[in-house]
Amino acid sequence: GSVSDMLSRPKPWSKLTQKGREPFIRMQLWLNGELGQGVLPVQGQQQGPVIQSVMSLQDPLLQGSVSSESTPKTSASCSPAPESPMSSSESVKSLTELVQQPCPSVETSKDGKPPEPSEPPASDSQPATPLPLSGHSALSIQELVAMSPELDTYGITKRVKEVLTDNNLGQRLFGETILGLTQGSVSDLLARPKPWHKLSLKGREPFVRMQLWLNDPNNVEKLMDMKRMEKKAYMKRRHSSVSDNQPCESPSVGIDYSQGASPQPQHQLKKPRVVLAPEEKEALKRAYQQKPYPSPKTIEELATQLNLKTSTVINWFHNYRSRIRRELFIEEIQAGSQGQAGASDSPSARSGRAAPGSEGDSCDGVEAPEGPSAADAEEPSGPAAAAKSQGGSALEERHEAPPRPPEKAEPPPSRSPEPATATTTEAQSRAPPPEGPADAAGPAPSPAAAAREDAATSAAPPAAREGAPRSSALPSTSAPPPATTRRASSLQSLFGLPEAAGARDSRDNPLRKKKAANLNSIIHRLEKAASREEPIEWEF
DNA sequence: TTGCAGTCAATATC
DNA sequence: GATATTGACTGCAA
Repeated sequence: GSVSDMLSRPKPWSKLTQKGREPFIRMQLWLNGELGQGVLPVQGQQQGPVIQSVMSLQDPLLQGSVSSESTPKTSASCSPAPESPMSSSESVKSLTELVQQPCPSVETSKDGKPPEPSEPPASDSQPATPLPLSGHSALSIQELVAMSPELDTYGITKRVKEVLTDNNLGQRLFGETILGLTQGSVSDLLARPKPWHKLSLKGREPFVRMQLWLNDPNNVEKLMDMKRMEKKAYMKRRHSSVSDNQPCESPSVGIDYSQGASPQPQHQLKKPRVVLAPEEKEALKRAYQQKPYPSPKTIEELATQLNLKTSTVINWFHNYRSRIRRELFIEEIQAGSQGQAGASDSPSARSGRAAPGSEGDSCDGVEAPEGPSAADAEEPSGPAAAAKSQGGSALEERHEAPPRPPEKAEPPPSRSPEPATATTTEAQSRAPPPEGPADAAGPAPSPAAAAREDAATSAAPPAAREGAPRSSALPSTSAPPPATTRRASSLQSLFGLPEAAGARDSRDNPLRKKKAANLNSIIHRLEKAASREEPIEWEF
């Protein structure tokens, strides 16, 4: 019974007592294999104490209070001895300590402190694989992630970027050696970190690695060494290849031939990368704004009209949705950090939102009367039409429409009140106000949101934002307002509030569009969740 | 099945 | 050459 209850209604970590945390630690360890082999140290067994110690060690809430000094690694943790030597308990413990170390300021890392010995660069010779975290096995990183307290992902990436640029270290090198990721992933990660609480265990790994790296006093030197070694290797290769005159490199990447029928050598198997034309993207975006979750039928239609594979359209929607979500995270973070000084991870904190699973919709609350369903009805024509209508020209512009009067329900979605200019999609044109679904992507809100966001990104001084209702300034992120309030605030932040209206310039701001679309998506899900149509009610 | 998270890797851009 | 963008893929969960 307890298990059932725990599995179905887990309490947030912060609400758990030491005792209450124990089962979760056990589960985590079990998941990590630490307690596998049926040796769950349930009572009495040796590992019992381990759990206790682990728990006492890692209290996310205490994080800030840890004394900033102790050298990053405990003797145990730095000992190069990988797995074997350390008992699982020790390893968990030391790793936990490791991550918990407040990260030393950037400078610290640069000027080698009383570094701890071990780990001559020699050991890192293998690029392709991430550094073994100062002596810890790969498994350890997982433990560490599991045990890690909440980390300030935004802060971490910020510091990493600083260190990398200050030391002229590339993302590729850093990614391959430290994170085990490719350059593109690193770039993405550094530019758009998700808040800790939105990350899966897997997703947290890179951040833990970054944190550990930041904590390593020799981090820069090690990377520099790697860099040197790579260079050397490269030169060597270069030499040899020159002599062989072998074009070992550049495997004649997919130029045109690829899709040709003639199966040439092997690499041509590579599919050429699909590159969507701007008009196609526009059309897809427009379609997305009307329906973030198009039905298969719609997808089909879009695909035919745009002359794309359905899988491409599907992928595009998936990618677009998730990327928009990410942008919102960032905004939240930025807004949050601006609004309140230190509170590093604050954003996450707030996420106490009920359904953790509900995931991203970072901005809760929205909701609009009719949602997608209705949209569905008309959708076919909409996007498609738009698509063909081509360049979308006007269509997009409509966003600039002055934000619709702050009306109660369904502010966001409604894009209806298109400015005259906007070529209305038939959907909207015919859609009477209430009908709104169609316009799920209300132009009104978007502009405002965009404005807000622009301001945010532009690093406007907190003060600036102050003017607006605090809620908008600090979206859900900041404080832990009551659910309803949060909803309201995020809503406001999304819509930006009347004031913003005039602000936006007419050029169609993609962010604005994204936002509007995102709102649709949120609405869609909320409705889905509610399973029934409940128009208003979530006042803002 | 569908949607999402996390990545890769080809390209585009700086 | 480094970094940013983005279509596609994999694995997982509901």
